[in-house]
Amino acid sequence: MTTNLTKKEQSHERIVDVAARAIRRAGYRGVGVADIMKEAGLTHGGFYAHFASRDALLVEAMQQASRDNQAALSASMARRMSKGDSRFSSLVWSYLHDTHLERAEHGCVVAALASEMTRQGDAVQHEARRRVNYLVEFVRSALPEGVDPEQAEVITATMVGALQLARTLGGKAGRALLAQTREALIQKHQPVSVR
Amino acid sequence: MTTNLTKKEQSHERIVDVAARAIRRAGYRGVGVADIMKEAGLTHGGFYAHFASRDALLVEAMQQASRDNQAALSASMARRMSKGDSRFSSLVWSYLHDTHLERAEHGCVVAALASEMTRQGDAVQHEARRRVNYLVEFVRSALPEGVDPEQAEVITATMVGALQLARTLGGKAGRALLAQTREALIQKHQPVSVR
DNA sequence: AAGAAAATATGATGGTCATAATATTTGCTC
DNA sequence: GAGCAAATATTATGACCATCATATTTTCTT
Repeated sequence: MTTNLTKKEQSHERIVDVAARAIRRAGYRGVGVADIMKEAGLTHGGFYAHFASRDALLVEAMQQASRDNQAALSASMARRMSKGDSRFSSLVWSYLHDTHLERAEHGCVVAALASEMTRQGDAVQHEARRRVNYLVEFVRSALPEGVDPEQAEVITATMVGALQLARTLGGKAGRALLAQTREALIQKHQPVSVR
Repeated sequence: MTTNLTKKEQSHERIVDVAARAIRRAGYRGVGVADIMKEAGLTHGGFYAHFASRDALLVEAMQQASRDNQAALSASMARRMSKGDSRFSSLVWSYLHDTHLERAEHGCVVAALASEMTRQGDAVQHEARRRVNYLVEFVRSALPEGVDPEQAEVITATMVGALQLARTLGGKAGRALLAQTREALIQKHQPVSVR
């Protein structure tokens, strides 16, 4: 009974990692089991040695995507805060950054899949709810002092919606919508000073 | 050369109408050609007498969905305005209404499909951009006097995002998010009075 | 290095899908 | 009401999909 899971766990992680990127790039239904396994360097048959079903993989993939994006977001925010920006404006700039438009593969899993979430099976929907709540709580934790904590839901909705619309519009129009949203959010939720 | 298109046009309209509801209920990929034809009372083979491709139907379905929802939205707003509500608060209440949560089939096509739009073929993506722009312009036309017209993009993003998140959360949490968003939007964009 | 056990590959099954060719029915014109 | 054209139905095709049973390879233990 040594640590015998090593090999399999490595494959497992690799599959989940590939899937976490794939669903954000192509949607829940955009890639099949075979595609994901191939991208992980395996063949499709072995899949069910790792997961009970495709949906089970999707659940793990969402968690991984969330962790992945959270890490990038936190790192980007830390960089901005070290330059003197407030926590809130760092969040807004990091989330609504131009680079977040193209690289959906590494971006927010909620923004990447929001309109499809209600159409998934029970397990996936349950995890989706957790991802939304998690994002809202993260936003809440970054609110400036004096801002009603209940605003977190609204601000999250604004950021998610803006990213989606900007991606759909694309190009200059998309970037303009993003910039407009950044400005509105940061300007509105300032501590108490004048503008 | 009488009006000879009658029969075929009727079928065409019926198919588009069914599709306009189907894509909002099940997503772009959620229903096949055969399902749509069956729901329209036809068989799947005849489809290509009406449309050059599945994507061609999707484009028409989005336009129809937009018209359909626009009519419902305008009617709901008119009802509220006749009771003395402002145009803007009527829009917010109509769009972010609890009934809009469940009845996605008759709701906003942008909210129903936002995260899938970037993954479609060229023709569908082009129409999607038009649908987003149309919605933004509609919101802009309902802004209170004195509000910067550039806020239309941000408000649209907030409404679309809130509807999606509320649908994902579902139940009480979803309705709470919706209510919170209504309040924030209406309170923020008031003419000039005190807050 | 042999053998057991774990991990992965091969190949098959039953289902669904968009598209298309061809057949049948329906409705219109004379 | 006969014949024609438009509309719709039937059936086929080839591609893809999740899932699974079984075979092969790899890894670890001794």
